[in-house]
Amino acid sequence: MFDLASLNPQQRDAVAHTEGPLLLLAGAGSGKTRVITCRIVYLLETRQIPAENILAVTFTNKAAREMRERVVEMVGKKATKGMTIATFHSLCVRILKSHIERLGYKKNFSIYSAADQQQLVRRLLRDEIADATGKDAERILWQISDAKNRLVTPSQFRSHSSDPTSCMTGLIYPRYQKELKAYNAVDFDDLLVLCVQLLEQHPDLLEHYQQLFRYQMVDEYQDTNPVQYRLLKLLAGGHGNLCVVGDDDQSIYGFRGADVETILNFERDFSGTRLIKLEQNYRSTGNILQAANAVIKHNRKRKEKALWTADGGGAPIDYLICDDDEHEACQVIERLHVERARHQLKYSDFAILYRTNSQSRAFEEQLRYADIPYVLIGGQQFFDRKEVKDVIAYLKVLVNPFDEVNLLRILNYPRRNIGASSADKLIRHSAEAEEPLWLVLKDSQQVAELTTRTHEAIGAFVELLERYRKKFQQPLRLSETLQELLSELKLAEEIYRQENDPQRARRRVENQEEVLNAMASYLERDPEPSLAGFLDKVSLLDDEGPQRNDKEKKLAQNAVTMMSLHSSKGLEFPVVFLVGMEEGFLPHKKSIYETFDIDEERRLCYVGITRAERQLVLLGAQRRRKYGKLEQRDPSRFLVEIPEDVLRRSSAGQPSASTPEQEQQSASNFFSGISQLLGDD
DNA sequence: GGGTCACCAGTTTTT
DNA sequence: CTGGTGACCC
Repeated sequence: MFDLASLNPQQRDAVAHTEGPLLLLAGAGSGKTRVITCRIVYLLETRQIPAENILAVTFTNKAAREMRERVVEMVGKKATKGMTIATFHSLCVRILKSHIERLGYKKNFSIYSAADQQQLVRRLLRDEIADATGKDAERILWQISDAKNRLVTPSQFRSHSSDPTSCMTGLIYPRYQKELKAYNAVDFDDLLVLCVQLLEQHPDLLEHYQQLFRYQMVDEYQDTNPVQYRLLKLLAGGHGNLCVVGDDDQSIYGFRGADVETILNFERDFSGTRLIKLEQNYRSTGNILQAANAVIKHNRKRKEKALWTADGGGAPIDYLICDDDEHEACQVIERLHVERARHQLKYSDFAILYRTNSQSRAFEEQLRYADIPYVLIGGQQFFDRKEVKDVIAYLKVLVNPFDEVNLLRILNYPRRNIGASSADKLIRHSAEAEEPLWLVLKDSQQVAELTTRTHEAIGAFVELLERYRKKFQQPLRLSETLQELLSELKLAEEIYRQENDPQRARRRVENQEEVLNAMASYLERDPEPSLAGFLDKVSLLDDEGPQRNDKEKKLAQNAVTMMSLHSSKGLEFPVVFLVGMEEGFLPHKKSIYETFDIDEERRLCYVGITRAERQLVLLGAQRRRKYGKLEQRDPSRFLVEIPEDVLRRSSAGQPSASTPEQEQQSASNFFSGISQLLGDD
């Protein structure tokens, strides 16, 4: 239950508009999530819509989880039963699980991770060019992904003749797709592409889902790319009960195929659209909003919006000009101490935001030196670690033995005397006989040129896999079976043997054990657990973020957050340090010289500014160590777009440049910084 | 198969 | 300056 009167007039309109297309332009901090959840509750309770007819799509698992939790909080768990709140990808997995056979795949298809994809493209590429590097494979994969996001099929792909990479892509893309299908595997982008194909080729299914999802909502609509758009258009066809929520000013994923035009054209695409703007901000101070509005106003292609707040102006925005990168990091630490003491804040009230992940290093060093706990978002993902991939590879093969990339990965890991040359012979035979590798292994006698010893090794390997495939059929014993598998494989021993640093070896073994924990918690959550189901969850990266065990979680509860501007979207912090406010970083130099898309950089800046609730501190260095040598840097062009009267400049490193007033300010900062260091908290 | 050395590149990346 | 990769050699 909820009270409509607790919403502002625009929010109320949005909640009550349930029939026909609705474009909800929700500025940063305008209570968007609240509106979506209230709208769902309104549909359920006031309009008496059955839960299973409601679909809410988000981009991240986290957003989906939070939305579900909030709805459950309001109406109880029972009332939400059957409702679909999912990411694009998990929605598509669900649809494909039921109907992918119509596209010629089998039900137990594998979802290829980035690493799996890379492996495959490398192999295909090496057949073409002997000296191709991993970087080439990466670029090709990028173009394939880009093509899929734009719904360009392998046969439609035409290379721009000038670019050698795209020539290669033209060659590799069709083969890549063919191999995937032979392996009964799909990649991330395929989840969406195949779903679109499925619905376009099978009107009965399309009609079924249109009827099922009679009320649809999409969050972060400004980030939809062409495939996602097509999918929505299909699903909403007929009834047109599609409510999209987004902010064109926060469209920052252009490089992944998202196009601002999509949200700007919504009204044209869906006739009879009702447009509602949410402009009242409940997050930031007036000064922060003034700065944000002033910056974003410089973008031409946008829907006019101006954030406002009923609260006061708050503290001015600080701009600290630093000498170099190290100085910038020290300034952040110093300021952090001051603010924490002055306003009794926790470390978790602070965030350090930057344009590129490599910028985090200087801050990490200083934070560690100052003994301040921090969490770094992004960077190497848990499921990308080699030892984790090895375990997952076994599980993937157990579910889908035609998954050749992973089959090859585990064929001789741990070592079992099936070396590279034997693998080569097997692959060649498989290609010539046009028989999947797995079947060749099962009947390896047909490969004449292998030694008896190799035949025996292969036989044992096949036996092992078949034995565990049976064992894993028992859903309630998944964890025990995995435990058994790990100890039979002696993977821990293998790691200790390979790794000469015992501490690192221990960490890697622990990481493997984390897979066990992940499986145990999956078992608890899923009412109908299966090995395949576990892998789906894992593939869709449904982990809890960077900290995975209780110890790490507890630590994170009081830690400074460090992350890229991209990852910060949707979050908020009392104090935000937006660092590297320089030409070359923000806007990034690639956008200045290559893509010329300064607008997207400005939106990125806007996202950063609007993360701050009470205090925003901008920093920039005059010189920066880059590739070894010191480089002169200019302040970001976005700084001059911020009105002078909300900005307090101070050149922390050069007292001569500051006014007496600012001198006093930085002196007092310094002083409280010192007393803080002496430990008066 | 593993270890060393030289070379290269160095934006963002919800799944 | 770094980290990561690939080539080459033992």
